[in-house]
Amino acid sequence: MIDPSPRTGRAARDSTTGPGSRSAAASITFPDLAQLVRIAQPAPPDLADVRFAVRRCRAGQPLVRNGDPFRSMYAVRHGVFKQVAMNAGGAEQVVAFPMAGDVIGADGIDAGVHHADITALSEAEVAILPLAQLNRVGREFPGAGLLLSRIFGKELSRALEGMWMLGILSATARVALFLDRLSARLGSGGAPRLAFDLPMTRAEIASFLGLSVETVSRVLGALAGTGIIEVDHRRIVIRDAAGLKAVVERSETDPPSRRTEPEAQSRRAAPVRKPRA
Amino acid sequence: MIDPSPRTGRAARDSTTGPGSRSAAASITFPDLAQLVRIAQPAPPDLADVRFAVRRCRAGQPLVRNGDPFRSMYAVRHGVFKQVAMNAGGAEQVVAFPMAGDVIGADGIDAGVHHADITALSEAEVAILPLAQLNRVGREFPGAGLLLSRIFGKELSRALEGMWMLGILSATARVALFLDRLSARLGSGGAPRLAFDLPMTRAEIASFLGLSVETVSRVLGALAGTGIIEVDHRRIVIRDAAGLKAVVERSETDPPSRRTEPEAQSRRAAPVRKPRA
DNA sequence: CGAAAGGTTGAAGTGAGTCAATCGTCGTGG
DNA sequence: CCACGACGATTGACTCACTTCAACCTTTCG
Repeated sequence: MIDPSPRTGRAARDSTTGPGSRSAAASITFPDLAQLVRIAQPAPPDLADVRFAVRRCRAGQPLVRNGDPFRSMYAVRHGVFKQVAMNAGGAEQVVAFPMAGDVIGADGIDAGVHHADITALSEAEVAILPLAQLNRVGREFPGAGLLLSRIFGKELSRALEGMWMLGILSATARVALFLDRLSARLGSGGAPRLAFDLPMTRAEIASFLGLSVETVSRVLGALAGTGIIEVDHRRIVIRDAAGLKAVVERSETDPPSRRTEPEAQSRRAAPVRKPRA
Repeated sequence: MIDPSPRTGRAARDSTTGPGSRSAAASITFPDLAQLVRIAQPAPPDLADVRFAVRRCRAGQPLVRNGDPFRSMYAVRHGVFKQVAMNAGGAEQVVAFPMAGDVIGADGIDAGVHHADITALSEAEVAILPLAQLNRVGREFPGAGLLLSRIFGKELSRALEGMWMLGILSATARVALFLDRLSARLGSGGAPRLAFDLPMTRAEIASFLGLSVETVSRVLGALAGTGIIEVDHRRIVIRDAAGLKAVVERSETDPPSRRTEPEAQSRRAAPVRKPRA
């Protein structure tokens, strides 16, 4: 249903994803990988010899497709992907937006096939981590075993947080949390990025958050109305990061209603939303 | 505190069994573990010597508490747990009901602390899998590395399915899917169990499904009204497994509305909701 | 016994979805 | 060139699925 159709047109649409073409020769060393997954401890010197191939994806190009046999995982170097889980009935949902520092493709390690589409939303580059190679490395170097565990642990934590978000939070809080997390992940060195362009469409956000496009649009408008953020198309500027977090925490404790005090400030917010130059 | 009464009296050879109070002596061998996670390939004979301690929990007893330092994972031998994820604000949600065949506690391997409560809902028994020991085993026996990966992969798949469920399905479909999956997991040898007692309260189901207790109760009543299931307190009997799956698939394609055909096949539906005129 | 907890049911309110119209930006082709 | 459609996004009006509030029943247990 979602046809990416980037500015490149429908030109590049090779389905087979041929082996040789896009996998460049080794240029990622193990220490790079360690950094990608944010492991502080330095890798053993010998590991510098372990190299991983990289692969580039253009916007809209799939990295893995639902049903593909599982062979390797991928460490994102830069760019953003969307991970779309599917069910037999054909219903699909965006379950993650992997980006730099994330490792993807761990799903399907059990079943042997991926059960998700992973598609680049922008120009992107990943390091290919063949499972066999990872296992060999893990066997030879004790520290690497933990590394692999952490990769999984991180994926798992993210998925659980996603469940929590979908199960507990209101639409407003979901969008606020989404922006907050995106801001944190796009930043570097622990500092969040307060101004950025959304790499994904409203529809993709809506799918990820379990909402409708209209609701996402309205909530963004409402948040902009309170002055917490600025929205212009895909451009987001976070003006009040604390306020953004407060929106999330508010609905944490009261799912929808139960007001202890009149609290008039929320609903009747000034419809002053038109910075639209 | 509870008499372990292990079938085999032999003590652990390599006892990292920890603070002996709750950890009984080894009675789980590696082949057992392999079976637990449903790996078909037989383990190398030497691995039969690797033993894991077991731990019992009474109903209501916590296995892991939020904030506990991460030391090991647990393979459930029998019994059912609930895994409750929490957030800083104190909001909590049931994110899983681990039971026999599941491995839990992989969350927090990244952060080093568990960020969930895991509590027994019934008399339960787990095998303790200390990470250090697993890594050692994995290093010595090539096959075991994959095993660990699969454990994680399975956990991950389950979490992603949870997200999908919460993001896409209607209340009715969630309950139906929940029963369907529970039925499948409680069964043995691939055959679902069609009659069982729910190990958890309505409130726990509601939290897991992102619904209110009242809605869960009403949906169960409605499903019973159609004859698909029978409900008596915690007793569930699935009378029409195919019909149960159909309920899920119906809402997969039409989230709420958009029916392509007049929907003649729904059996003698109870007046749960009036069909749109 | 009486309180507490789990569960069911009814009535009323609302948050978010659906439906639908409009606008802006592309990319394509007459 | 601009019309044309396709897509993304916004906004309004209406609707409904689910929540909330509330009463009540049952079982359990101190």
